[in-house]
Amino acid sequence: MVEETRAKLIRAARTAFAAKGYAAASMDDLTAEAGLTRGALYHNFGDKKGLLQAVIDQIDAEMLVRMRVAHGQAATAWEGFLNEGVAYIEMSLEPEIQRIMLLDGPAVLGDPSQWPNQTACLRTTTQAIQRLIDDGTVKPVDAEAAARLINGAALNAALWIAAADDPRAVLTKAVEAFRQLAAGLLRTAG
Amino acid sequence: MVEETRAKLIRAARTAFAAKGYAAASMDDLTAEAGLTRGALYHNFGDKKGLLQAVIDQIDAEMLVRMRVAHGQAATAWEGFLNEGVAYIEMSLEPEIQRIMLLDGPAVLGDPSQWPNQTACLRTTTQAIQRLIDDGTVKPVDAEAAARLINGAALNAALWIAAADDPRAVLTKAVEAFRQLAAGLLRTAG
DNA sequence: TAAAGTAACATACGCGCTGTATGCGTATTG
DNA sequence: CAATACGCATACAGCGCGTATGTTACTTTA
Repeated sequence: MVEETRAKLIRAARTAFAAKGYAAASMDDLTAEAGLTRGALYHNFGDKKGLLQAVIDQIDAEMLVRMRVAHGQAATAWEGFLNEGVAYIEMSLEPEIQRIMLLDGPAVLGDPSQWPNQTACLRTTTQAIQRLIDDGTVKPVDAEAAARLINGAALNAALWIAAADDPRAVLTKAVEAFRQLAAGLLRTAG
Repeated sequence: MVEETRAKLIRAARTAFAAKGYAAASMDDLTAEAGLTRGALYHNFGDKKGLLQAVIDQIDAEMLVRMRVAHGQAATAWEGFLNEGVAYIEMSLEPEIQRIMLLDGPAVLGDPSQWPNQTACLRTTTQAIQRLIDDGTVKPVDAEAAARLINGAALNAALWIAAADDPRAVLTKAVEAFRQLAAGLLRTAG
């Protein structure tokens, strides 16, 4: 089964990339861990970057699901939007997401906005903001611009938290600052 | 002169890293371009990462100067703070800064907040926010947290702009959104 | 000032990793 | 049943990093 082979390689790549980083991860070790050789890898993914792309697509899809869940648990649309951001920050605490999605991914594949999958979670945020603009909750700004800034703020917060000595304490401060900052988008003064 | 040798290597590295990216830049080519060999490089910088660190320190210092200038040209402290952010966005449009400082740097050396130089421009932003809190302009949030979020927002805006088809137009939208977002920190409703 | 030591760089070597070309078994199709 | 395509393993070539080993020139010290 070809799908099973791909799945095994992606799984091994996720752990290897997360543990050692993309550059230091050897494809020989990778494939051996999955019970295969580099032949299977180049046949299915073209090259090392192709494998990274596949890993990123998978993680991105998982992140999207979790953001939707966080959004759905809120009472108002605005709170749902904030929840998405907080969820993003919390997800980025995981070493796997941080290393692959935030550090190696952009360095190897270039700016995430150019990725084929177009980072689904960014699209979700853009749509959420657009709806908030339409119903009058948020000032009439450019939705995509706002989404990217919010996204970048959350991303940097995550990197900061993960590198901190006391991640939980820093997380609290970051989330508070995030809510304050996001309030700048509100039509009614925060 | 040892300082001259270091300067030549750093200069060659800046152009090579900016053009090809850190991973694809060959040290043999690098040093040859500077009229030297890898021997000089390993003697002065230890390894390839050491050279990247030196390049980053130099660029970081240059960015700090330009942010101070932008800050100084504003009438109020709050406008000076905004100017810093806008200056950061505009600087990040330069391919050299983008590739080295925003993409390869974090991937190779880890989160910027852990760097020896501690990214001087981040410290500057933190101090600016703290002053604005002290004089009552900004809500009493954690200054470092706010600085990191602002920084991340500006960073992502820059990546977005640089990848856009019409960078100037997108820059306008990003700066506008940035001002709106930053207004969330203001004590008086924007 | 002559010998000894050291700093600054060049040269040479080994090793690991990527990418490609080739080989082998199996399934599919006419 | 022959032929072809697919999936993967094996073999090969080349490049780039890091280190160990020279080589030269400048200090230091007696």
